[in-house]
Amino acid sequence: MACMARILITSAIPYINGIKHLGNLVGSQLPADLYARYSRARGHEVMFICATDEHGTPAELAAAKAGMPVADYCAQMHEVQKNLGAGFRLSFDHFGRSSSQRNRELTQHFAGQLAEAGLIAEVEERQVYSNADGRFLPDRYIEGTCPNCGYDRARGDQCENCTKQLDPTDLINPRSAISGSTDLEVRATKHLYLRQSAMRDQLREWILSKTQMGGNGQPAWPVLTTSIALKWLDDGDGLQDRGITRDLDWGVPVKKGTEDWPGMEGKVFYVWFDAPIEYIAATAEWADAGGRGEGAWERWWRTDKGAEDVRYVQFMGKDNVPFHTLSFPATILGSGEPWKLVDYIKSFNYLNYDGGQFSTSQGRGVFMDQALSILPSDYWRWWLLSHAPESGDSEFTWENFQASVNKDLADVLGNFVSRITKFCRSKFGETVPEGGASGAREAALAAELETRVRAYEGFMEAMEVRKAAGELRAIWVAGNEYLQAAAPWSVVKEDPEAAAAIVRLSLNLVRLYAVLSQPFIPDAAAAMMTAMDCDDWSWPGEIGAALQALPAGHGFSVPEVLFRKITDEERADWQQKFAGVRN
RNA sequence: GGGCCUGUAGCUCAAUUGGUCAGAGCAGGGCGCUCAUAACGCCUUGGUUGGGGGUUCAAGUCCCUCCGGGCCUACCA
Repeated sequence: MACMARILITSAIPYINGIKHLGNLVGSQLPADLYARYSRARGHEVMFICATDEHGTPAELAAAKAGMPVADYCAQMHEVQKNLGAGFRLSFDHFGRSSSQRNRELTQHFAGQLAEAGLIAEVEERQVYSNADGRFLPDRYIEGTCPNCGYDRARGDQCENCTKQLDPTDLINPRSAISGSTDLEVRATKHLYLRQSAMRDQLREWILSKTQMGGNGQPAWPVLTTSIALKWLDDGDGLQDRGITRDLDWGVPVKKGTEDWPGMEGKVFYVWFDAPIEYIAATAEWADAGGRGEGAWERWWRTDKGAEDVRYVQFMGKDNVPFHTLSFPATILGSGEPWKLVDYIKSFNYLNYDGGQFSTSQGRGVFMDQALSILPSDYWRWWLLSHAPESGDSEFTWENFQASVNKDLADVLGNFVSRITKFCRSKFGETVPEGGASGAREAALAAELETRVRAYEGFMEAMEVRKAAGELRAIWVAGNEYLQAAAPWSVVKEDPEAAAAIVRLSLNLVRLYAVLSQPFIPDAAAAMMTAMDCDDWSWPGEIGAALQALPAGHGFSVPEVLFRKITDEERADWQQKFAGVRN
């Protein structure tokens, strides 16, 4: 490979509370996997990290609802999410847990460093405590009547009816959203704040430097990423300090490095402080799992220990952008230690479901487990990636899904493999035929593929997901165009050797398609490669050469149908099944 | 309220710094082919780029305004 690089890839870590829907998947883990697979295919050294985000109030409540200790609940849900990730062929090098010992130590370490740098403030504040629930309540877990509009189910942070922002103490007849109890009181409590306002100029300068293409060809960040970051930096009074501790039982205990933090006993760090640190911790967990030692993970994260040449790319939905552009960088930079800072943030808009939003609470839309129960992962991967919400929110409809998948996967790609392998079997047997020579038509095909494959590479490297999918599809189409024009079924009647040359090239196309398609549809790619009785996954250099990998005499087999079509009946059935409430 | 994004053929989306940019895929129509998952290929019908105004030799592309959709607004994560 011309320039072998080391690429660190992280996907926003999914919250432990329940199974994620396709909108969550397409916004972070799936495109991250695409990029990881492509980068590996190009010969780069890749570290692809994800994890479950396990702390916070919702996890505690979900565990309580399930009647389980929160640690057990998280352990169980982690396994569920891990298995679903595997089901979608997400190729994580490690899928960690933010509740790991590694993350606990690192989070406490960062807090200690930040405190030493004078970037932590201790703030005495007053929060609502529910005696019945035995806990402090986050603002949004307090309900009451809105003093502005009279809506009786306003939340303590904002009234959903009139959108007025509220303070919990503004509510009339406040009650716990958890238990309904009105036995609430305001208690004084002390919390730590990350003084990110002190780093505002430094952060702004950094963000602004990413709004334009950098030196060494680094692309500018998506507008979505930088606009959200700048908004938070400059909106109103500017970047606000953020509380990074909570009065909860479940989480990373507040410590200053390895020392106790006087006055902070019984408190834990806020999930959004420890969650991004888990990217680092999960890499350490990976090293631990393989008995690799400290240096193995530090060379990805410590610029003083080998990470200076690492390219770090993050993937996330737009709701996660503030934490990745501001809070986490403030943590990294503020530590005063040589940790690796992100180089590129790829953010996504939302995927909507059939005219509305996917909704976890309402069970609206398709969830990861349900998706896999009705179709193999490649179908979903292809549709989701080829319709990734890059320029704006996009929409999933069953009609579009059926049409796209049937056309692209079954007709264009699957049928190509089917027609050429079956034709060869009937005329030449299940062996790459010999004889004949390639001519102008073959040269033209190679030239077109040369152009398209290079374009595909460019889109993949730029993480232009939709465009990459479009180019890949065009590469598949080129095979059908070639076959149609070459018409070996006619040629074979007068000139079997000429037909043999056409077939030989076409069978090589199947192998080439396997290599090129693998990042999008890994299972089908593997099936194609297996059918060609080959294991040469090397990325194509000069296309003419790549189309000679399978020599005359090489055995192959006709594969099962790669993609069956989705019927109208199935579509209608699923449409109805997933419209309503889950379960 | 404020901010950001978005509105391009029936559908999903493209169009470097304003200058053949009005395009692609799907759907629709016609023709061809028969190796193949009734698949494939070729040709083709669709748009005064949400409405209106402005700047410019030239505007989906910049400005203003109106209408529509979405998101964010810091204690859900």
